[in-house]
Amino acid sequence: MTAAANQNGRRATASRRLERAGIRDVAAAAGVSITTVSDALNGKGRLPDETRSRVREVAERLGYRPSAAARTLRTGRSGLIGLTVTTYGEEPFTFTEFAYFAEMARAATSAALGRGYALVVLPASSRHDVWSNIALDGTVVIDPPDQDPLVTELYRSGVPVVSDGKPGNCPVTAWVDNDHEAAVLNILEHLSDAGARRIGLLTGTSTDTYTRLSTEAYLAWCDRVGQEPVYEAYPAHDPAAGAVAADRLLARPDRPDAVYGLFDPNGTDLLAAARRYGLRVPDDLLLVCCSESDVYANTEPPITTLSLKPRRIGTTVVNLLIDAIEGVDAGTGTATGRLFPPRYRTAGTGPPPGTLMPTELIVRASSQRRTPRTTVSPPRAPGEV
Amino acid sequence: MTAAANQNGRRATASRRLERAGIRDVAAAAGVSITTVSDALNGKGRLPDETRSRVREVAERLGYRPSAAARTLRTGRSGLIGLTVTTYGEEPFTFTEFAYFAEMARAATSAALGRGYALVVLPASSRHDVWSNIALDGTVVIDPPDQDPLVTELYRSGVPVVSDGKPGNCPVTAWVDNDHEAAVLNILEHLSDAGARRIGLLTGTSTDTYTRLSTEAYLAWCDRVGQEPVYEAYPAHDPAAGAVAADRLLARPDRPDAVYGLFDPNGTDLLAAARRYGLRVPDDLLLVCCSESDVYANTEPPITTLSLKPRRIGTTVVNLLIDAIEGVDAGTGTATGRLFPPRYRTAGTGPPPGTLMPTELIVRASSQRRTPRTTVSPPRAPGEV
DNA sequence: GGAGGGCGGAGATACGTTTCTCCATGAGCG
DNA sequence: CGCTCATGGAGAAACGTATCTCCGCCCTCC
Repeated sequence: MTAAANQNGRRATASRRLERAGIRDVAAAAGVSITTVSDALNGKGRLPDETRSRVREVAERLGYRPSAAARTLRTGRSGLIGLTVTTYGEEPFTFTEFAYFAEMARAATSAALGRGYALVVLPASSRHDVWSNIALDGTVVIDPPDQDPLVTELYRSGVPVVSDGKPGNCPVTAWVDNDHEAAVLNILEHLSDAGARRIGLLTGTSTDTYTRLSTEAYLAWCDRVGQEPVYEAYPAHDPAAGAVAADRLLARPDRPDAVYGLFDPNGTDLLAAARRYGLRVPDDLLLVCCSESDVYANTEPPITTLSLKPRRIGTTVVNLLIDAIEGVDAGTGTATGRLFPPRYRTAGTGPPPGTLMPTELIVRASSQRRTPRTTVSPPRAPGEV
Repeated sequence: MTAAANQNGRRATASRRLERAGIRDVAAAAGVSITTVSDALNGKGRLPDETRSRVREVAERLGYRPSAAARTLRTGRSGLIGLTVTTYGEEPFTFTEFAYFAEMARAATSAALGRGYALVVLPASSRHDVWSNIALDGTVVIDPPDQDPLVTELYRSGVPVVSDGKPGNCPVTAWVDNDHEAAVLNILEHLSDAGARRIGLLTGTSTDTYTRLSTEAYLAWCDRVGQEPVYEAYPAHDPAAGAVAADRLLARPDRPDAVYGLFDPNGTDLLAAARRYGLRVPDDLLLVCCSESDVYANTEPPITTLSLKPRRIGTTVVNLLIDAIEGVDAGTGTATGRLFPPRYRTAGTGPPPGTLMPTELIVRASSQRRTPRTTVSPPRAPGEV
C-alpha cells in the first residue's frame, strides 16, 4: 500500500513538468498496473486482447516511448553492435579499403537492421572511455592485427566478437574471410593462360591477414612453377606510395609481363606507369587488381578486377555475430548449444569457427591478350532512351 | 543498517557466479562506500588524492567496467549520436552520393569521437522499433526530404537534430549546407570564361535540396544571361539511367558545348557519350561534374570537379549537434543560452540557425579550352624512390 | 461443497549507476 | 570553552523498465 502510493505518487509530488511520459503514466491513465502495461506492449504475459489494445491505445495517445536505457539495463541487451574499423593515422578506415569497407559496412548495416540491431562505428583508435561507455551486445572487427588488445579485452569481458579476416592470435567467437589463397592462385592461372611468362605482384608491407596470405600464396606458386618472384611492397595506407611502387615494379630489369595488384588504387597506378614506360595493356603487360570499384569497367582499357564480395562478407559477419549473441548464455558466456550450423565449423573445439567465402574474378580487357573485340566495348544501351 | 546490509550483502546471498565486478564490489574491496568509488573514478567530489588513487587501483585490479546502461539511465546521456542516411530501395545510402557520404561519415565519426561520442548508423528506412530502442543524445540527418516524419518525431521528443542539407519543412535544431547557388554560378561563369556559348545541365528528378537549389540556380542564370536552358533530368539513384541521360543530352539538336553534371558518375558517363559522338573534350565540349572521387584526376582528359568538401560538412554538423546536446536543458529542450555563436545564426527567432559552407572547384583540363600544357600531367614523384 | 485450475492482474524487486543530502570529526578562533 | 567551517565520506533516493512471485476470482469436476 505504502509502496504503491510511492510508485504512483512520486511523480505527482515531484514537480513533473513536461517530462516525457513513462510507463507509470501510461499505467495510471489506463487504470492498470505497470506490469500490465509492460506485458501489453511487449506481447508477453496473459492478457485479453481487449486490455492489450486499450493499453496500446493509451500509450499511443500519451506518446509513450519506452526508455532504451532502462530496458538495456534491465534486460542486458542494447541492440547495438560495434563495427570496428582499422585506422591509419588520424582518420578512421584507410583509403585503400575504401570501397571495400563502404560496401561491407552497408551490407552489415542492412543485415543488422533486418534483425533488429543497429551498428555503432568505432575506430580501433577510439579512446578507451568511449568504448567502455557504450553497451554493446557484440562487435564486428575488421581485420584485427595480431594480439589486438581491444579484441582481447572485449572477448574476455564476454562480448561476442566476430572478425572479418582470419584473426592471428586474437581470441574471437567466429571469423569470416575470403579464400585468399584460392583467389590468388586463380588469378595467377588466369594470367598464365593469357600468356604471361613472368607475373609480378604489387603488395603491401603491413601484416594483416589479407596481405600476408595473398603474398604467401604468390610465393608458393612461384616456387611451384619455378618462376623467380617479382614483387614490390609498399605501405598500403599511403596512396602516394602506391604510384611509386607501381613505377618501381615496371622499372625493374626483370620487368614482369603481367602484374597483380593487391590494393584498390593499384590498377590506375599501374596503368599510368605502363603508359609512362610505353607499355601497351594488355599487349605488353597484363593487369589485374583487387578492387570493388566499378571505375575499372571504364578505364582505357578496362581492367580485370578481383572482387572480394564485401556485401556477402558483411552480411555473413553480422549474422554470425547475432547468432552468437542470441544463442549465448548471458551469464557465463558459455554456449548453450551449437552456435553455428556444422558447415561453419572448422575444428571440433580448438580454434574458433571460421567461414571461407569465395571471391569473384571480373575478367576485362586488361588480362586477355588476344581479345576478340578490339573496339571499345559498346556503351550501355546507346540507342535506348 | 538494514539497508546497508542489503546493499553489500545482496550479491553475497544471491549466487554470484563469475559475474562482472560492479561498483559495489569495488567499494567493498577498497573498504569505502559506493559514493566514494563513483567520485574517485569520475573525478568528482572532494577526496584526497590518496583515496582516489587507491580506489582506482582496486577498480583496475578487479577489472571493473562501469555499466554503460546504468550510467545512461542515470545521467540521461548515452554518448550516442544517430547518423541517418537516406535510402533508395533496400540499401542504405545511395550510389550517387557514395564518395560524398563515405567522406562525410568518416569526418563525422572522427569529430564525434574526439568529443567522446560515437555514431550509430541508422538508415531512414529503419523499422521504428529499432529507432525507439536506442538511446540517442542527438541525430545527424543527411538531406531530409520535406516533411520527414522521422525528423519531426525526433525533434518533438526533444532529441536535437542537425541536418546536412537545408531542411524543407522539417523542424531541426540547426543545419549545414553548401552554398549550392554560389557554386553553380561559379561553375557557369568558369565555363563561360573558357568560351562556352551554350551550357547544359545534367540534373536529377528527386526533390532533395541539393538538386533543387542547383537546378534553380542554373535556370536563374540562364534567364539572366538570356540562354535557353538545356538540361536533362534523371532519377539519380539509378546508375544506369545516368549514362542514358548523358547520351540524350549530347544527342539533342541544340547540343550544348559545355555541360555540368550534378552527380558523381556523370563525368565518366558524359566522357563516354562524348566519345561516342566524336566530340573532343575540351575542344568540342567542356565538362565539369560534382564529385569527391579522385578518379577524375586520371581520366583522359582529367575532368574538372566541384567538391562539396564533405569532410568539413561532417565535422561541422557533428560539432553543431554536440554543442546543442551539451548546451540544452535536458528537461524541456529549451535552450539555456545561446546555442551557437552569432555567426551561425541566420535569423533572430524563426528559422533554425544554418551554416553555409563553401565548395571548391578543382579545375582540370576538361574545362579549359586552351590549356598551356598539352602533355599529360606528370606522375607523382616519378624519379623519387 | 470443497478442491483444483485457468485467467487476469497487482506488488515488489533488481538492473548498476549518479548524485543530493547529510553526518562525523577535528581544527581554528573569538 | 563553545561555535563555525572545512574536510572526508556515508546513506539512500532516484533513473524506468522487465519480470518473478503471488493473489483473488470464477468455473468446473468429482
